[in-house]
Amino acid sequence: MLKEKSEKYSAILEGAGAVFARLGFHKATISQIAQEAGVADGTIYLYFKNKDDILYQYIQFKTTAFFEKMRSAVDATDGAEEKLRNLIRCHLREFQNDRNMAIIFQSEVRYLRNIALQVKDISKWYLDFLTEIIELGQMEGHLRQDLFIGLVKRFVLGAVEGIINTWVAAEGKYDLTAMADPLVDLYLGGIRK
Amino acid sequence: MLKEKSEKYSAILEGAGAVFARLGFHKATISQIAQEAGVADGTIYLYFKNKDDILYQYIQFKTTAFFEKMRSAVDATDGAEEKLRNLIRCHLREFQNDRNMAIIFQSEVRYLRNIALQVKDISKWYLDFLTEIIELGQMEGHLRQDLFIGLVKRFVLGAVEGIINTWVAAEGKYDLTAMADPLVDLYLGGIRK
DNA sequence: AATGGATATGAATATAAATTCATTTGAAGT
DNA sequence: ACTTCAAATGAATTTATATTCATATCCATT
Repeated sequence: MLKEKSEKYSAILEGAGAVFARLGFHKATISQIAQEAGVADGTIYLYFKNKDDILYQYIQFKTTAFFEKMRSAVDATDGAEEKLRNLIRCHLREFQNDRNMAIIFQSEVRYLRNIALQVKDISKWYLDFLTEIIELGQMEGHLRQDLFIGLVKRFVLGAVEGIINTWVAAEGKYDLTAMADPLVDLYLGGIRK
Repeated sequence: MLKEKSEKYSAILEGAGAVFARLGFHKATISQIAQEAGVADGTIYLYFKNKDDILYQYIQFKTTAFFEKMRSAVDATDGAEEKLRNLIRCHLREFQNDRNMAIIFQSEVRYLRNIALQVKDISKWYLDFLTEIIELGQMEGHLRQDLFIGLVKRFVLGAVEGIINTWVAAEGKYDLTAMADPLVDLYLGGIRK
């Protein structure tokens, strides 16, 4: 297995990202990925164990970068409400900036978890951020004390993912980040008059 | 193609449901489905055009039944708040009662839409229910007038789906329907004190 | 410019699994 | 009991594509 930082390694990863996003992991072929990356079929096997491994590395790589950004966004401000706002803004911005990643995260992570249990789990990390923020908000006295936190976390993450799915299905025709503030507003205040 | 209401047709559909849920559509084989359904491999092709068609029919069938139940649940009561509550309760109950369907809906619908555009679209129908309910609530004066309805719909559906995904991942170890009322409470009142 | 080792190639191979079809079974009608 | 035909079977065929590997290319070192 050749060194991970080479130009070809990255070219294959990004090429794979494009093909997986377009056709889905299972319909994507090695030849298509090779072509997209500008290398020969065999070259891929110098850098990756097999097709599953390409998806695995892709997700590991993207997840790591994503979470560094999320961590900064949350740490960049004080107060639960502003932290939550930054978290959602960052999430939407990053997915908007890498639509292939958005598509792959939303559709292939489940399959991957069947083949590699130790895959970096985006939801687990994410839910931990949310726990941290919600508990902070309760300590500050700005959030309700009677929240069932396990449910609130899923409620928040599920809604963001729903928004992203819609944006992906609409082929990215509108500005996803503009949804951040109205969405946080719904989390906080609900829909009742 | 033999008639749809026969015993074998249903046996194959339910068998396929079990195998698709366990292994995912792409890893499932015709032989496994045949075995699960108690028929020979070739028999499947008397009732279905091909493997894609099995998934297609499965989703059409389940979606139709699901929406009849949803329609009744919404019509069974007056007032936006109670309608919304019934909708969510019904959704969670139906998915809890058919876990294979829950898994398949949450993971294979996207693939299917690539191969058959006219697949009954669960989210489209669902979002129409929600529009109906939200507009009613606004007319009654019980819901905020300044809601961006397109966003609210995704917010509601995304959160329910998130809750269901978690329940599926937890292997159905707890009672999903118990989430309905706390969840609706979050939709209505939000998390702010 | 000759050598050697690292890297890349893509045609050939292996494999898995979807689909077909010649054959068999079972049941209804005579 | 015989005939017919729809329904069912599962082994054989076909197809697709992931993976391998013998060969070629590149490039640093002398």
